[in-house]
Amino acid sequence: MSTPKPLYALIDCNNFYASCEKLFRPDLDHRSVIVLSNNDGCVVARSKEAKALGIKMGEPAFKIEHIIERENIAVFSSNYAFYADISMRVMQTIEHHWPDMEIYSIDEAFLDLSRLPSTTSPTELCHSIRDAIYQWTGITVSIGIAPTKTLAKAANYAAKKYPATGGVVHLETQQRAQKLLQLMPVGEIWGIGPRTTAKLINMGMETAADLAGKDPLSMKKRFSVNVARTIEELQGNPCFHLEEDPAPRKQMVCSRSFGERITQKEAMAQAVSTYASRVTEKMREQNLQTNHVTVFLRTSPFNDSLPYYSNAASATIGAPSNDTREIIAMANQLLDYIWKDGYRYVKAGVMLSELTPASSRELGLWEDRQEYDKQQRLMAAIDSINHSGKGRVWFASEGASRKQEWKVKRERLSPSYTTDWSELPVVRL
DNA sequence: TCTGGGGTCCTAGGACCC
DNA sequence: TCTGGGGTCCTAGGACCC
Repeated sequence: MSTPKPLYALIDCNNFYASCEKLFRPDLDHRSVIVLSNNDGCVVARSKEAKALGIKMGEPAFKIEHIIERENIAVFSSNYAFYADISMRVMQTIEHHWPDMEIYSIDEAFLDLSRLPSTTSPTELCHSIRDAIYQWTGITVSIGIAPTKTLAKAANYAAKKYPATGGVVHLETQQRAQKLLQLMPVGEIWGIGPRTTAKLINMGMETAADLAGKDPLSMKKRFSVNVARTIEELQGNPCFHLEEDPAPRKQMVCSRSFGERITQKEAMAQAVSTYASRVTEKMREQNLQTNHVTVFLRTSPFNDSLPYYSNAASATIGAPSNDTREIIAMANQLLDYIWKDGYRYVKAGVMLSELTPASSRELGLWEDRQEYDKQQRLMAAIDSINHSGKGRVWFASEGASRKQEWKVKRERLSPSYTTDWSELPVVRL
């Protein structure tokens, strides 16, 4: 039996967060919508109307206040729980149509279409997936189809950019791929970031086709193995394959910028304790345990008039743990090492690494089985209370009141339409 | 005044060893 | 006078992704 010809599709939700915000707001149909990052800091999503106004991705909100005002733009704080729920519905719809699938991000999925019967047209299949997603979730997607993931990404770029394609582009022949790459700026290629783009342009490569024409080996020497692989992929030779079972996490982080600057160690200790508690909870959800804890903090890199300070400290536990109490205690010890008075801190975080499955836990020589079981039951009890929706328990070191100055600012949050019974949209007849 | 959060992989350089 | 070379492990920093 011959090996099937490689064929990938990339499905990408259009303006995902902004589209979610429009779902239950028909009044926003043709209005510009933008979604802001935590603390209502920068723009992380724009509706097509907002893009047309020239608002850039990542732009700080305070710099475009005048445009928001003048153009009557609808502004939202990020509502990640809501977006994650809509994402799940989109992914389920895709899987229903084609199970060889890799969820690549909250709004993207790759399909491996190499097993598609030759009697079925990839373009037709993708159009039916696209229609179903729109009908079942209200989200519009674009789909690119090609022999490699990088080319599928490029095809997706075309599907988004040229409405006449109907949202689906199949790079069926090398000639068609070549034609698109000639129209595509080199910086639009998946895997080519701003740094590499600047260097390539310096060397005279403006379009994706310019890069695709290079010899992968000599470019590997000058750049890196990743650039070489990207060139191979642009030439139609697959280097990246479908990853259906995501590899287990190697590290997990919880970090935040503060709603207001922190200058007191007590407030920082509360923030760090809270992040330690969150990330440990997240780790337990995936049935993992950690053996290495890192705490970091920093002042603002944007303020020239104040001194910059950034530091991190980490330590190995010795016996892998998923006990919030241990992680909080350790994080606070680490904070002692790096805390300095006299700075205005904007951000801190706690990172857990050397993650291993909690089930593989073997007790050390000095550990007590009963004590360990007790600890596991306590953590399970805390998690079940916090997941019950009936309330929340937390540790005293996270701060007694739920209103602290360092808490994230989310002043323009939309309702949790699909994830909270009390905020379900109501239809009045 | 106001600039996100959470990841992965690669590379270069230092320490250490034989 | 004259100071190898290769392997491994670790870490910090760079670059990229969404």
